[in-house]
Amino acid sequence: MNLFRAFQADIAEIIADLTKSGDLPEGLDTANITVEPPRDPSHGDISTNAAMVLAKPAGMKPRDIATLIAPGIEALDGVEKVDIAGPGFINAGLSDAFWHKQLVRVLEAGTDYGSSDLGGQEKINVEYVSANPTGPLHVAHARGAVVGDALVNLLRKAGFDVTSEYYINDAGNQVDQLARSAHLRYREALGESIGEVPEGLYPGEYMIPIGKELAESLGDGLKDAPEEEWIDTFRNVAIERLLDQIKDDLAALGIEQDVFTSERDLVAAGKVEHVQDLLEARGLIYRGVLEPPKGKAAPEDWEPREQTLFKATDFGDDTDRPLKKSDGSWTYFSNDIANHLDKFERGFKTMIDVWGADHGGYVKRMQAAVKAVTGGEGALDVKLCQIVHLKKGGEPFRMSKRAGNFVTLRDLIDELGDNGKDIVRFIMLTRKNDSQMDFDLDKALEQSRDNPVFYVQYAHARCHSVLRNALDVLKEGDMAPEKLAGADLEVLADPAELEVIRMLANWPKTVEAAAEAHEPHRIAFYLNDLAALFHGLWNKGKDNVRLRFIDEDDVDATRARLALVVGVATIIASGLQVIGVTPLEELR
RNA sequence: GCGCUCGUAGCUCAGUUGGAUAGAGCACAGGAUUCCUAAUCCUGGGGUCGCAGGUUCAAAUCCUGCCGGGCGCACCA
Repeated sequence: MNLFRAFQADIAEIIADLTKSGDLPEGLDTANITVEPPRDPSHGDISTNAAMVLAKPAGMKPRDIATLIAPGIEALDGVEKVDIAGPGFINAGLSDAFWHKQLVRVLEAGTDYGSSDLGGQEKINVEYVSANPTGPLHVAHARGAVVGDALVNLLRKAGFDVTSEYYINDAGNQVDQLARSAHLRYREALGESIGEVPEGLYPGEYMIPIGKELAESLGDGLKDAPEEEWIDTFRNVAIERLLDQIKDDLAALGIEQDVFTSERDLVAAGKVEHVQDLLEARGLIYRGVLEPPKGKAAPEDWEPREQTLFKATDFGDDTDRPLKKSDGSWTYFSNDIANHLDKFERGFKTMIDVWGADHGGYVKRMQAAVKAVTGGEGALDVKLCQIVHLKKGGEPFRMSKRAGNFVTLRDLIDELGDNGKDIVRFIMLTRKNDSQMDFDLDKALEQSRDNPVFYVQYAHARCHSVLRNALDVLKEGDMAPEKLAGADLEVLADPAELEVIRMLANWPKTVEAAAEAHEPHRIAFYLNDLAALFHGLWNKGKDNVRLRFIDEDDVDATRARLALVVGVATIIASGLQVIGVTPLEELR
């Protein structure tokens, strides 16, 4: 339980009592009351806006309400002093003992500390990556992959029942071009000289082994055969191989998604007709002609055309959207509606998609479609990931190992060495998903304050270094968290020590807030802050011997401080776990 | 032209869903190591939160209108 929520519940009770006694009017809405750690530590440990929120509906002055509430707060367990400040904030200072108890909870719970039942095991579907199976993953996919995967971990920690999903775009023109590319490489494998790969086909070298495999397994009989005789086979094989490769690349990032949904299968199963029926039944489909987009770049070949349209404007979109192409086949949009309807019918009311920012224009229509097709019961949140500019030593980083002139995800990880996966994962979360990011390969490898991956890992390693050194004073068994939880923590009275504990106690709140906002980057920022506090405390031991973690002459004090060190290591490890980064115990 | 998104210290970015005197890092100027990893830390200057209105006890945060950057704008995926 997030301790701020606990106080919030206490305060709600105090207000209920005041209502009962007639000091406050009935029917006050307490929903907007918040309990937070104040920004300014001189304002105490926790702060509530209750008096100000209630002032208007109660028809009373904030300070008068605060005066009524304050005694109740003062009587709460752990509260040492209460004062009313500013426009009506009620600030409470908590006792050292209260914070010591929080540290004990960390030690008892281990990395489960911060796990929450906020989600009540509600089912959530998170779809991410979903790259076309027409080539290896590249850097642009990496950010979405990390954001999505961290979000999955985060939501699970916050008590949601999460399914991670990949939507395979294996229908449509692009995979036909893929099949043709495979056929070209097949002919090449049979000794034919293919020359330049024609425009529109996939020129990448990764198609060569697929061509070879097809030549070996099928012989040369399909060399000059008409397309309809081979295209299905070639498409299937190529997709399967490339999908395997994509899964391998994702595995290299530590990602293994639960469900892979095939667009082709959805179509074959009639799910798109199902969408059509639903929309038809609700009167949301009509035949009509769309206006050309206004402004400068009206398409050259634009002509008024009657098509099958979905009334997206009824659900907040700017214009109605086509469901069928002029040849009568479904649009990508229709298929994707089927994808989301299918998720809904599998029990997911909350769906999250992680997309590249270049798909930003599709958010409204997809959300409109989800609303329409689920009768308003389903909700789609879309996280857009802005582009990543790869740099090396400040210069743009290009790598054209393969034809295609893009840096693959694999290249990126390899370039960063043994910890490539961890580095990529952490760096990708050092910006909000929707702001652009520079990723400098040199900086990411630097061992300095500049590099947040290192900085946080170093704090964790430092904790373990202290524990190793403490072996001179304590036996290893005595340093187990459950043993340290029993230590007398009263010596932890320095403001710097208490500040670290407060930060640890903030972890559950951080997890819940990040999960509610669907913002995994907050975890990375929290870790950076915690690491900074710990490094600070460590250095204070230089000036002030009493703050040093290990004191050969005072075993009890050492135990108390090691409790704090283990607490820090535990929370850092817990946070890194959410991000999907392996905590290191030694850097060297 | 329309929509989405962003605009916060010289630079790169946070900002607890509307809270108190807006915070970090880098850079800049000083300082800390007989002692648990100085791979770190401490101190200091630095701001019209793009601009102008509005909403209210309270706005960087919400609303409106401008300005500027990015992305996208019938049947491609």
